[in-house]
This record gives sequence, C-alpha cells and structure tokens, in this order.
Amino acid sequence: MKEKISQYLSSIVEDLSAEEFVTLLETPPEEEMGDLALPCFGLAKKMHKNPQLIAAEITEKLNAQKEVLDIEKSENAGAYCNIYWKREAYIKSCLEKLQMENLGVEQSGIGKTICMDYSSPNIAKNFHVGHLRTTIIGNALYKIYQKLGFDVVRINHLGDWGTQFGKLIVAYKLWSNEELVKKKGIEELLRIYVKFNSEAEHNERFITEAREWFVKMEQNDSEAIAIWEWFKQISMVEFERVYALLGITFDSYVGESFYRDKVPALVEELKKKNLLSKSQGAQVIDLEKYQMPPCLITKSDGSSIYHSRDIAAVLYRKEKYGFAKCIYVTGLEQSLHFKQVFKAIEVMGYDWAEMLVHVPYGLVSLAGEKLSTRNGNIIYAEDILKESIRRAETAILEKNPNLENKEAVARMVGVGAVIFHDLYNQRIKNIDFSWKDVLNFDGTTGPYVQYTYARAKSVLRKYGKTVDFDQVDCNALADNVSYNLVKILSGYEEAVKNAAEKYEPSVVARYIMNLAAAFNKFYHDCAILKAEETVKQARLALTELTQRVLYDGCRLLGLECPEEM
RNA sequence: GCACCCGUAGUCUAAUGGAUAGAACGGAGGCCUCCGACGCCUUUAAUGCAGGUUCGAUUCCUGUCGGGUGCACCA
Repeated sequence: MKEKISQYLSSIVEDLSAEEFVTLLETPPEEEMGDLALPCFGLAKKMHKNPQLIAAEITEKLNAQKEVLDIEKSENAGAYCNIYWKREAYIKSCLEKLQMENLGVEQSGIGKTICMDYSSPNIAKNFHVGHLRTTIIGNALYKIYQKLGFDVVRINHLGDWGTQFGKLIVAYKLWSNEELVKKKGIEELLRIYVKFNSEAEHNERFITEAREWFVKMEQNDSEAIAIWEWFKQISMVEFERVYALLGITFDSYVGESFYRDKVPALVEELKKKNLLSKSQGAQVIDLEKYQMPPCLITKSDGSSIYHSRDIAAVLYRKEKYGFAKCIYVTGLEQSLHFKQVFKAIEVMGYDWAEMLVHVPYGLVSLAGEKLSTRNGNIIYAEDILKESIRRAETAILEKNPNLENKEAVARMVGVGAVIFHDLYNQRIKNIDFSWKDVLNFDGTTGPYVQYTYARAKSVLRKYGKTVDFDQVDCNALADNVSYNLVKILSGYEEAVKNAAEKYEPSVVARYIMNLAAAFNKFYHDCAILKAEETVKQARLALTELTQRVLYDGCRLLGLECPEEM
C-alpha cells in the first residue's frame, strides 16, 4: 500500500522516484496523526516553494485520489502531509500477510552462508556471566539470520590453546595431582591457575617454564598433550551443562587448537607475499601504515599466538564454508584485535576481508569492579540460571500452585528472564551485574512476554476451535486499540530485518515487548470471547496471529514460551 | 601519550536528521461479581558542557568534561 502511494507521489512530483518516496515516508509520532507522513522540507528546496504550501497541495491531490490509493483521507499539518489508511483495507492486507509462510518474512538470505563465531569460552576456566553475553547474543543473531533464510554455521571457537595451558601444566605439576583434579574438576584447575598467577608475580621463572610447556604442546609432546586433553574434557562437561540449560547447541566445536598446525602454512604464505618482518625476535605484519600496532604472527620462541590462529581460522572457514559473511561476537575490548586480523586478511590480498564483521558488546562488571577470577569477583552463569529458575518456581507456587510440569515451566521462565535481560538493551552498553535486575519478572522482562503469550493461549484454549480466518470482518478491528495491535503485528518483518542489518537482537526484543504491551491493552479493553459473534471471530483471529508472532519472536531470542505459567 | 566505546528522568534505558524526547523500575494514586492482576489506567521527572553544519540535531562534525576499555610475545 505504501508502494502505491509512493508511485503516485512520484507521478505528481517531478524530481523524485517512487523508491525515494518509500524511504521518505515515515510513521508519525502520534497515533492521531495518521498512519503515514510525508515531510515536505526536502521537497521545498527542489521545488523552490514553501514546504507548508507543498504539503497542502500534495494533501489536496491525495484526497482527490482517495479511492484509488486505498486511503481514508489525507491531512495537512504544517510541512507534513499525513495519510490515513482505509482501516478495513489495511487490516485485511496485514492479516493476509501474517498468514503467509514464515509469517510473511521474506527469506532474502537463501543460498548464502554466514559463519558465526560466538560463546568460545576458555578451557579450564568457569563459564561466567561475561560468557553468557556472547552466547546469548550470538544465539539470537543465529536464529535471526536463519529466519531470513541464511545458512548459518554456529562455531564455538573454544579457547583451548595458548600459553595459559603451559601455565596450567606447570601449576598442576607443582601443586596438584590426578586424584585432586578427578575429585574436584574445574574447581581444582581454577584453584591452581589462580595460585600460579599470584606466584608468578614474584617469580619470573614460572612464566618461562609455562612458555616452554606451551612450546612442547605445539611440538606435540605426548605428556603435554595428554594433560591438555584431559583438562579440556573436564571443562567441556561444565560448558555443556550451561548450554543445556540455555537450550543452545553448535555446529562446530573446532577451537583454537585445531589451527595449530595451520600456522606454519600461514607463515609461508605471508613470507611469499612479503608481508612478514622480524621484530625483537618475533615475526609480525607491520600495520603502521594503518595506524595500528603490528600484528604478531609468531612469538620469539616460535610458537603461535591468537592473532595467527585467528587468521588461520578465517582462511580455513572461507575455504570450507564459502561464507558470505563471518561474524565474531566478542567483547568490545577485543576491537583492536579484530581490526588487526581483518586488516591482515586485507593486505594479504583477499577481497573478502569486507565480509568479516566484529560484533562487540559492552563489558560486564560486578559491583562496579572488573570481573576477575583471581580475586573472586565473579559470578558463574550456571548459578545465575539456577537462581533465576528457583525464583520462577517460587512465583509459580505463589500464583499458580496447580500448574502441571512446574519444573519445566520454571526453567523456561527463569532462563527466559536471564536471556531477555541480556538482549533488551543495545549490546554495546556496559552492564553492571545485579541480581535484582536479572531476577526481576515485572515490566520489560521475559516473563512479561511469556505471560502475555500464555494469556493469549488461554483464550484460544477456551474457545476450543480452530480460528477461521475466512470469517473475519476487518471492520470489527477498526477501533483504535485493535488497529494499533494490527499495525504493530505488521511490523514484524521490518523488526527482524532491522535487527539483522544492525547485528542487534535488542531490536527484536523491543519489538516483542511492544507487541506484548499492545496485546495486553487489547485484552484489557476488548472482550474477546464475550463479544458478539462477528466481532468475536475477528478478535480471535487477531489473538491467534499475535500469539504466533510472540512465539516466533521469542524463539528468535532463544526464549521458550510455556502454554501456561 | 595515542586509539576505541559510552554520556538522555532518582535508576536502567528508546528514538532511519523531523512534529509535543518514548518506555520500564522506583515514588504517589486507582482498577479483580468482568476471557489469567507476572496485567491495565492516572501521575511524577531527562538529552554533561561549548561551538559548528542544517529549514530542523538526542542523532552528524569540532572542542571540552566525565565514565569505561585497549595499545606485540595472555586470549
């Protein structure tokens, strides 16, 4: 319908195409101002006329074409030209679109592959509140791209290689043993890692030894590798528990260690392309031209480093998956690292360097302090999720004690609260972790959305029959409250596209929130089952579609929706 | 020192360069004989500062102040 208007506008205004009008037309800030607005400031320049005059003229012309354009009326307000749809026609087209495949969302990504690198926790460390962000944001983006038809490869690029494991081996040999690690698992690994770091502060020798052990690992020393593999297994068990709670899976767990034997080839390639220079014993790519510190490829002891492993990884991925885009979801503090890696790919002559995207998120702090394993300023992901589930259980016992599958519902609601809390604001914002905020179930929260869904489902259950869309009289939804709900529903596709374009799941989270709020108002103001038959059918149809979009949108974020709660 | 990110009600935050800056939490008050009150309604309060570009700036540019982060052998 908007296209039709744009077509017409371009026919009466010389210098502007229909496409330009589509981008020019905006949604008015207030409901009373109509459904579509054309600001005429820009036209004033081209036409050398007063913008208010132009708006008045266009308004008049639109009004003369009301029938053809499916509009109720057009009104002039200052330099704006406000357009009101014929509600019945508009509602009809919205409802039809939402009944289409994929809720009317165009699958523009079909045939294209996106690699997504997210979560990627470090082996031998606990999965904490910081890892939760990359995991949740990454998962939401994965679902969003998948919805748009992209073929998405979910890669958990495990932090399972590097000097830190040398440290761990040294620490293990000095202060631990097989029995202790078997008994206490990751807790013990963490204990000796912390001890190593504090001891190393006064003793340089420890660091040297750790580097030596890492060199041994890179040379496939059997003892070093055996210990490393054992530690890795212990960690994976813990990570999987968290992923299971979140309901998140990956397509590949190929971590950093996988690329250790691919760095020599990278070094050769760089040498051939004359990009490698020696600096203080290390081999680097000089990036001074680009106002960046050099990109380290091998350390002075010859071992690889995360820059080189990341470069090797992206070359491998391009070869294996032929991605149209490779997305990295990590903390903002790694911005420089990815700038260097992407630039390295570019100077190596790969034109697909522009397909690499860093999607950063803000830092998580605790009580205003940086998270730190060493001094215990840390909260574990599993504890947060479990506490939230407990909190949901308490709420259920209080509000709906007869509910069946309490445990399953408590998990959906508790986990949903944590996920939604992480996705509702722009990812770039820093978060100071607060139990109170995470465990809040009122207002703009996951449980609010889930509750709304359960409410809609409850109405449909009471009705008992399948909603018949052919019976719908769109005039019955022309009141302001219902109409507003229809308008929001029709914005689903745009929200999903927008989120994908900006790598920003919060766009979907906010959309879902708006939708839930609009439905709650509708539910409050418009009796559904008690309305007279024609109106009832129309309202049921609206309830059905709302419920579908809520469900689908929640799925995109990683939230599950219980039928009852 | 250099670079990057962020400054909006008491708090946490939204706003493709557009109309009266929109929510939530908190505070004050109201709505369950009525489809689920984890809901709805009313009320309270904000763009760090100074310039610039523009018909129009929360948004873009410059400077400044405040907070966060990063600057090669950790990831």
